[in-house]
Amino acid sequence: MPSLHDLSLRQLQYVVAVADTLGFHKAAARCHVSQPTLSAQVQQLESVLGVRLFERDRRRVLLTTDGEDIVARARRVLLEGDDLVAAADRLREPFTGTLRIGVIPTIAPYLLPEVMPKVSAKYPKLSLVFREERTADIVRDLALGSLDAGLLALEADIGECAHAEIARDSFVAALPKGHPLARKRRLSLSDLNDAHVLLLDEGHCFRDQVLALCTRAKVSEMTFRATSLVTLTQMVSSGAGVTLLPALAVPVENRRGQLEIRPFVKPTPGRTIALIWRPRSPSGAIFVELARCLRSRAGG
Amino acid sequence: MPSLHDLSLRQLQYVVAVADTLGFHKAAARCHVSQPTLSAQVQQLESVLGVRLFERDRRRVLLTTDGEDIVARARRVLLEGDDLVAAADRLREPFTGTLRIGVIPTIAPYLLPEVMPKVSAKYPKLSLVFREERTADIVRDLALGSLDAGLLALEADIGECAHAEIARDSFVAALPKGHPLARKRRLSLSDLNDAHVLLLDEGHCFRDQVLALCTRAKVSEMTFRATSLVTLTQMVSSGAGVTLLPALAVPVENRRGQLEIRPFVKPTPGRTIALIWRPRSPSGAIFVELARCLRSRAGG
DNA sequence: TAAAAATACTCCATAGGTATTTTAT
DNA sequence: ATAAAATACCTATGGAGTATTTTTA
Repeated sequence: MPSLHDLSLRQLQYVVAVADTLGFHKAAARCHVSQPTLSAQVQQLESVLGVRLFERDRRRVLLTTDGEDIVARARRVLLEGDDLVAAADRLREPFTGTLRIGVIPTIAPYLLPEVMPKVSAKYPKLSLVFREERTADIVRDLALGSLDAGLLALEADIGECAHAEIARDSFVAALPKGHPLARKRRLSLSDLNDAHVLLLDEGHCFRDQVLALCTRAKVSEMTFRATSLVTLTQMVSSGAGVTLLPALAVPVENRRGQLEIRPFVKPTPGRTIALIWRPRSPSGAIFVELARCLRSRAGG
Repeated sequence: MPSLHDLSLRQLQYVVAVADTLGFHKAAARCHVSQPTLSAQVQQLESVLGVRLFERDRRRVLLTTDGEDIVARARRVLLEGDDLVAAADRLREPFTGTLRIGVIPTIAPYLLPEVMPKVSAKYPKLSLVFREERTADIVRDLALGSLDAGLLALEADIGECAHAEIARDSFVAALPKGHPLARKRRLSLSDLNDAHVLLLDEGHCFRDQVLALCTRAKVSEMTFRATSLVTLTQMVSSGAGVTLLPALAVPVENRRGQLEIRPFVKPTPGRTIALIWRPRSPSGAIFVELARCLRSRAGG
């Protein structure tokens, strides 16, 4: 019967590396050790556990089903270990180091340029690396440990994460100049029932929100997929239809005044922008503080 | 900047042992190593992490606040590691070894004698160790890893656990012989409004359920606390009042027919008996199977 | 002075390296 | 023949031991 101190964290790293690369040489390179060293450790782990993790068949390595299970658990051990080390770093010197934050594309270009200078001025030794990703990828990468936090809309499915709300972001209607609906000061969602509502590309949570709001309208896919709000507003201004925009995006997207922007009557449709992170993330305290900064900037 | 392979699982075990025992000697004994060995490893870990985990003050050791955080994370790493090892054991020889299962006191004496022989006949190499505990303790010990599963009523707060339902267990009224309510074949909960409803001791989830059901009745604490359903039924049969019983307990508790048992009209109050375990427990597959056994026996 | 942790030192188990062999295409 | 993993063997780091010193109540 094997016991916990018959295995080492390094062995787990090696096994995970082999599972990732499906090759002992590549895995060894990734771990900065020689191939025999890594082979020996993997073999020893297999022998201690009494479970064959890899099929070393002709020319290629593949995971056994047992290996799938064990490797998944090894990842969890390593993730907790990384968290411990990161927590120690934070305790030693809080507000330093690098944090990787995923931001959805319908927030990133509008919120970050505004608040980033403020944050980096306040915490000069804290380096924030932002990556533009969609909600589903952010949630996945958070769980995998390849992201530290996410900046997104809470209305989507975020799994089990800690979060701090930053702002409520109302949706407004964006119409081409001279559109009949522009005569009204405020629109209701039902006003859109007769209009052509243009949608963002699939995978964006904002698209899903708009779809849910405009169940009765003639929503229409576009021939050229709108991969960003920039494309979307261009289509609108060229008269192809109308759309919704997050209020956050309006100052940027309508900076040349080419669109007619109309708010909605209450209850205003919108989204809740929040910072999320893994529960028990070593940087939880930083994120709470970071959210406070974002809130003070984005709230107004 | 420390990295993951600057620390070992053994160092984490040592640190946790010191945190548990608040003494290097006792910790060393628990880890089966000498005190200097353990001291050296703890020191090295502190130096690698750059964080002081313990205050070695006059005569006694105590955890720093930083230490609280790090030790909690160390426990998580070790728990995941234990799970990995246990998973390997299960993969090597499924349905062997020992599983520790917490059972609430209002289920244990009534369900276990019935089903245990069947289960151990079916899986002779699987040894089940049952521990009678209340719901809150079961949930806590599951998270700590000192229990593998729990057998309890789903109506209580079980945190985030995997579970498999076993049976619905209706509640019935238990009355003393000759009680006026015994004239009716079926009771409704409001019939109890005029009766003295006796309660189980605090901490039992069954007590909480009964309290929630009988908000309007004159529930009454007893001078002598009823720490079990045995005491409770004795009080009822001696005429001190009426009570509810889980149907599961009736064959045992009323085996001498000293009580009048009356069912309730629909919707019948009751509880859902289930087996719960940590998500990603290495023995999840066994528990699913075990629940199947219990279901087939308890369902009838 | 007594009890507990730290220090000093020695030892050996083993992770890691290089060189080589085996294996399968 | 070649590419990849396994084997053989050597080295050196460091985890563990015993003996001792330091510290403080």
